[in-house]
Amino acid sequence: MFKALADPTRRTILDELTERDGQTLFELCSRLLMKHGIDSTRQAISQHLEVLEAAGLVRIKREGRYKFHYLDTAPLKQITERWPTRD
Amino acid sequence: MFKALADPTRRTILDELTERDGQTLFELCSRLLMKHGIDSTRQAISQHLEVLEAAGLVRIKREGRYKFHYLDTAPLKQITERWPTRD
DNA sequence: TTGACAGGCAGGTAGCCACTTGCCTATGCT
DNA sequence: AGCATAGGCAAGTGGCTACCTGCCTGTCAA
Repeated sequence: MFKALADPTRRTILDELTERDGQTLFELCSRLLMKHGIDSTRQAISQHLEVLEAAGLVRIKREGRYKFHYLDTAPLKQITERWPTRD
Repeated sequence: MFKALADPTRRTILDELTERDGQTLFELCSRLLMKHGIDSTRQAISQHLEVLEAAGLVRIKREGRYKFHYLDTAPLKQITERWPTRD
């Protein structure tokens, strides 16, 4: 999961899903290009989404030929739990 | 900062500093070897500490020929703030 | 002052990872 | 059926990075 967060493009994908949840691959591609100037191939974004899914940060819902991507922020709690704030 | 967290050895260093704050380089090296089986060179650990310091996760305090390393968890808040939990 | 100890600097290497290219599968529309 | 769209698979490449080796600097004690 930490490795998933290490890439700027993947973090931007999470931003995009925060703003608009349940996007498809093509939708994400065009929005990443329009709003963030990320000019990557569809395959590149697809691979990023695989990593994010493997990290548990993105959940998938298939519907016909569409594949919707949903953000899951639950794994992020591990971080602040692992290194808690001292008082 | 995200890249700093991407490496398992660096995360273990943060764990070690959580348990015992203000360790020196040599102290960290031996404890990483003893308790976590991390058999890296002093230089490797030193470079990791540089990365962690650049990420703001570790703060340095020099004293004579010693250099003490202190954990700073403040930057971690950015993560949960950036992708907040939906209700 | 000389040796031991704590740490720094710099060049080199090997493995990983983000990205691309090229081709294939599957679903839906007309 | 036939074509366009949404997505998948796999091999190859370039750059980054974690790691090492070798040598140097600075601090303290005997």
